[in-house]
Amino acid sequence: MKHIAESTVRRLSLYLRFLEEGEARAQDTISSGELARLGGTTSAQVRKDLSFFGSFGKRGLGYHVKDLIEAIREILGLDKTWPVVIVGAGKIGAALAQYRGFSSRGFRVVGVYDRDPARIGQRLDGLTIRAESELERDIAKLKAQIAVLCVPSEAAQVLLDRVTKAGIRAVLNFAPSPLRVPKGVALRSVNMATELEILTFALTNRIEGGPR
Amino acid sequence: MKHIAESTVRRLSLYLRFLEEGEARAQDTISSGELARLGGTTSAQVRKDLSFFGSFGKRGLGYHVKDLIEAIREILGLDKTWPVVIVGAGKIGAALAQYRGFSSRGFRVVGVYDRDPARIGQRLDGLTIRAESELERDIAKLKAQIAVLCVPSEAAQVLLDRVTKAGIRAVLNFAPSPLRVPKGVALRSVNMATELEILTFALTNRIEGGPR
DNA sequence: ACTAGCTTGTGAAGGATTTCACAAGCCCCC
DNA sequence: GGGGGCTTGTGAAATCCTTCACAAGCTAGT
Ligand SMILES: NC(=O)c1ccc[n+]([C@@H]2O[C@H](COP(=O)([O-])OP(=O)(O)OC[C@H]3O[C@@H](n4cnc5c(N)ncnc54)[C@H](O)[C@@H]3O)[C@@H](O)[C@H]2O)c1
Ligand SMILES: NC(=O)c1ccc[n+]([C@@H]2O[C@H](COP(=O)([O-])OP(=O)(O)OC[C@H]3O[C@@H](n4cnc5c(N)ncnc54)[C@H](O)[C@@H]3O)[C@@H](O)[C@H]2O)c1
Repeated sequence: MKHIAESTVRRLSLYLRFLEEGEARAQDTISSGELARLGGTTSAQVRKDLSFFGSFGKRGLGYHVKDLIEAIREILGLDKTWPVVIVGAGKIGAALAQYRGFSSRGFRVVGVYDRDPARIGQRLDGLTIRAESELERDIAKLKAQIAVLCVPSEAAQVLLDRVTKAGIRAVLNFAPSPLRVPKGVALRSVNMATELEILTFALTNRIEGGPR
Repeated sequence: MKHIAESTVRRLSLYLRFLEEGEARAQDTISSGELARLGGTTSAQVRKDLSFFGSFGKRGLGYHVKDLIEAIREILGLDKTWPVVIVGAGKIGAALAQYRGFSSRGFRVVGVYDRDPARIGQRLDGLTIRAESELERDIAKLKAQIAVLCVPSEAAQVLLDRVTKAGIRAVLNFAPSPLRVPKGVALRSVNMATELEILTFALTNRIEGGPR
């Protein structure tokens, strides 16, 4: 397959959300124009995004909502359930562990880990926080391929190395430090300070030529 | 000024972090090559990014760390303190309100708001959770221009409309729903499910031609 | 003061992504 | 069964972003 741009994947995820809302409203078909309007893009963009993966619509009609949902789920790999481990049960780790937006989307948090003896054993929704020393064994046992890192910056690289050695193949990182991943492991980092700084940049440099 | 790509702003934020680390290690100068290595990009990219805003280096030497820190801070608008209000004191709102990565970077959380009477009055670090009915008055009084939305999807658009009417000019949104902003207001949304889905896409479609 | 050795700043080239624009296909109605 | 009205899928064009490559400038050492 040709290389797919990240922006395309991001938009597919967005389309999927709109389609699911449409399905909930018993909507039968949807046009690229409507998806575009919802997603703040253009109909040509929507069609191009989909065209990388096949041809899912009917000319004159649009896309069948249920079919397109199924197609995008399969493209994104959401046609299965992904076990996820969360490393670090601090403020953000705990919030994510209890976040229902994950479970409703094919992700199942199967383990939450911390080093702090005071936290180990505490319950978070249906999960008990476990000792980080159990990480390797659990990852193997649960066949988890995705880890979410919510530990302090200093610990992030070490934990990343450990979980990838144990079999993790994709990492979502919240620590604001750059990480190195072994080849074959996917990594994404969410840096909230950077997000705010993109906003202050916009506020600061908007003197002329109004923003988007 | 010419239009600046978001990717450039994002990298500037990253360079700033490395520069600050360099400063902490008493490093005097740094070359575009070193910044590039740290940031996982190329030296030409670093120089191009900076060149949009001026010329900050010395040929043969590199960049003076302290000077470049100051320059990038000014470019990003970090040479002042930004009062920020957090709307929604649930799991993620509370985590962000207590996040030290913001305060250390020129952002000061000046108010946390919720609708739930059980939460109003509770303390979060040094802050008391306030009633959302106080939002408009406080935004005006505190001259806050940035709001972080941590409320359920259904409430997000309503709250966004309210805070922008009250004077907010930039919004960081964590609800996974598309929002409309009035012209002149900057919006960024962080969608954690999408981040995970970009990872599952990578895991699913990596059969041939290894990832990144 | 001159040279060797780096490193910057930047046009130009190259590559990637988005937008344009239109032929082709499908539905529905007459 | 044919025509009007939409909408898709997609090459080609346009735009945006990154990489190349090199002249110019600075430092340090002699
Ligand atoms: N709180 C936020 O809103 C927020 C926002 C963005 C990013 N972050 C980042 O997320 C990370 C966590 O932040 P937080 O606010 O939740 O901090 P926190 O201190 O509340 O939580 C960190 C947790 O990690 C645990 N930990 C430390 N070392 C560990 C190890 N080796 N193995 C397992 N667990 C370990 C600690 O015991 C603690 O429970 C930090 O890197 C922070 O910069 C936090
Ligand atoms: N928890 C997470 O890790 C996480 C991750 C990503 C995104 N999100 C999103 O962030 C938002 C909040 O999630 P959460 O997990 O913190 O939920 P939560 O239920 O813990 O918190 C939501 C809070 O918003 C408050 N609220 C509701 N309506 C309000 C209003 N009109 N004015 C002021 N406050 C109001 C509620 O009282 C509650 O305290 C949701 O949109 C969620 O999808 C959460």
